[in-house]
Formats: sequence, C-alpha cells, structure tokens
Amino acid sequence: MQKETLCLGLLSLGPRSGYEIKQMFEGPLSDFYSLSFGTIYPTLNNLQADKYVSCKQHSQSKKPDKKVYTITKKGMDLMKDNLLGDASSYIRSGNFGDQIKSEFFLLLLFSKYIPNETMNTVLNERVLYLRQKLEQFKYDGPVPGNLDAIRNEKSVSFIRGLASALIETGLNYMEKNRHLLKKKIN
Amino acid sequence: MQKETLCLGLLSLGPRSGYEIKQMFEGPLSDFYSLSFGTIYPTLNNLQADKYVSCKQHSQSKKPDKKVYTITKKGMDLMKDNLLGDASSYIRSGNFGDQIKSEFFLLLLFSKYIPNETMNTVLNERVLYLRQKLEQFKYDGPVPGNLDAIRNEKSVSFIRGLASALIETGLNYMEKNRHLLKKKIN
DNA sequence: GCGTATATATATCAGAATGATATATATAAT
DNA sequence: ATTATATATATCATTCTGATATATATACGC
Repeated sequence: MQKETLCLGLLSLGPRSGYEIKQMFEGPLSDFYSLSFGTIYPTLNNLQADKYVSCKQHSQSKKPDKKVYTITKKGMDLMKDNLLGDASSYIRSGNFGDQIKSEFFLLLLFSKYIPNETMNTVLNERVLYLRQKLEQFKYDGPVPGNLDAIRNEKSVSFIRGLASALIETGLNYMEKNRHLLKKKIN
Repeated sequence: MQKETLCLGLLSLGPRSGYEIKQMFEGPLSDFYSLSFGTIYPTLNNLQADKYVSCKQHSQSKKPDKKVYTITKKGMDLMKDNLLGDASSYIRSGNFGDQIKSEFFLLLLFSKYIPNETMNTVLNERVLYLRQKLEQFKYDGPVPGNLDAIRNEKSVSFIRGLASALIETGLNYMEKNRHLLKKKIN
C-alpha cells in the first residue's frame, strides 16, 4: 500500500502528529505493517504541500513543536480513490500472500544445522512469545488515548479475532508436531 | 536473516545457480521470504571472492554461462555460526512477529471507505486465493528437479503442515465472520 | 540530589534492497 | 509469423530502513 494512502487512512481516524502515527505502527499495527520516521515525516510534508492534509503547530515550551495533521476533503477523496483502485491487488498479500518475511520459518528450514538443545530452547521461547501475542490480541481493556481511535474501529475486532484464531492454531500445531524437527543423532 | 546466510543455506542443499536460487524464492519459499536478483547475484559474487562458495561455469552455446555455485567447508562453517548466533533473534519474527507487511489487513482496516459490493468481491476472491494456497501446501506430487532438494527437507513437511493449518483456520474464520465487515448503510 | 533510562518530537542521511530494465537466445503457443 | 514465456546474468535509479542528531521532560533507583 502506498505510504500516502496509509498515512491518509490513519489521519482519517482523527488528527494526529507524525510521532503518533509511528506509535500506531509500533502498537496495534505492529503485526501487519510498519513505516519508519524516515518515511512518515517526508510523506506528511509532501501531503501538506499538495493540500491533502492541513497542519497546526502546537508549541510546547522547549520541546520541538508538535505538528498535528488533519486530513482535508481533497485528502479523503485521494485516499478513497487509491483504496478502491488498488483493492484487488491486495487480495494476494499477507498471510499467506507475498509480503511475509518470516525469519522464524527460515530458521526451521535450516534447523538441521542447529543442535537439538538449542532448537528446544528456541521453540520454548517461541511458544512463550506466541502466548504473549495471543494475550495482547485478546486484551480488551483500556488503551492509551492516541491509540483509542484505531482500537474502536469495527474492522479491528474482526482483525484481532482472526489474529487470535491464527495464533491459537499455530500454538496447537507447534505443541503437537515439534518432535518432527528433532534430529535422530546429534 | 542475512542474505549471505540465506544463500549459503540454500546452497547447503546442493549446488545451484543464482537463477535457481531465485526460483526457490518464487516457488516453495515465496510465502516466507524473498530476495531479488539485485541482491542474489552480488551476494554470490562476494561469497565467491571470500571463498565461502566455489563456482563452475557451464557454457551453454549462446545463452549466458550458467554459473553453478557449490558451498565450501568455510562456507558451511560460516552458515552454521551465523544460524546459531542469530537464532534467538528470529524467535520474535514471522506470523505474528515483526516482519509481516499484510496489505490485505490494511485494506480490511479501511474497509469502511469501500462499498459493500466491492468488499464482497474482494473477500470472495480472497477466499478463492486462500483455497488455492491451501491446495498448493497440501500438494504432495512431483515437483521440478531444481526444487526437489527443498521439498525433501524434513523441516519442510513441518512448515507445510503449519501453513495448511493456519490457512484453514483463516478460511473458516473468514466464512463465519465476514458479515462483521459489512456497513449498515452504504 | 544525581545519574541513568525512557518518553516526547522532528529531521536527516548513509547504506541496503527492490523493481525495472538491458542483453541474448530458445521454445512453446496462437 | 508473431507473441509470450523461460533461461540466465547484470546493473542501477529509486525507495526504504535503521541509525543518528538535537533538545527537553519525567521517572526510577541509590
């Protein structure tokens, strides 16, 4: 997805700064997508120059000014156009589409070069990590204010439910089949 | 995973050319990782310069020479060292770790800006696509010769089983919950 | 009270990776 | 006969990341 469409999409949920957009990528979106500061800030500047967003500078004593961006009518139109135009090309992406870089799967692929004890530790930690992820997706309590908008999106409950179901399946599979990765002789 | 470790890992399954390594990324590995020609060819050249791989040139009348690379003892050692050294850092990657770029999930996130009929078509095509993927992972018949080595890896049956289980869960969830993405009024 | 770590906030840039293109030929399909 | 696809390597502009710079505030342990 184009970085412009993505930034506009997040701004459509409410006005926010570049820093807060980054927080979304590190919080609720971290499992699906990410953009770096080096992409976010220039993108916002370009979107502003082309009037797709407006910007209000909030001076905060001695911190750098917080630049809060608001999507314009022109920006909403561009976002909707882009989403509609590219919708069909996103059908074949994501789990299991063409954008995953799973280093964990590569590690499994080459697991025969790794001692059994090491793989055991790795798999144990992987299970712990996935359990943690699962709790994260199931957690339904309060979230920091700037992440509230995304949490309240109806589509997000669909996505969180799907992610939970996938992780549960992965955990069950791992518990039942991890013995297949063991080498007979070390 | 470092591109060097990855290329060495694939060459550890048997000698092959850069073109054939790319074929692995477009075939059985396409759902987990990918490297472009622009990365593969320079990497192989560097690995050769440092004696981690050796190279035999097979002239083929008028096509460019096919350069078949073979991993050396030095290369096997480097690969194993790298795998062991980095193993713990791969635990938190992949579904659902930190490397997924799921444009499909982003599309769902912004689905409220897309007409119900369009989303319906998109979800239908997604289901067809996932069914196709599922068949691919479950297919157990013969594969082209250069992809045989990877198919015969014991770890690959573990990975294919996991992928199949995940896709099945995703399909079931989608069928049962897709109504949640529908907007009440269009 | 003092140092350390973390959080807020924007900006920039070297290095890395991709996606496209160039080159050249063979083969299969229409 | 023409078009498309496959084999095979190589290069490069554009893009993106990850790191770093800058500046301040707050929280935490000792």
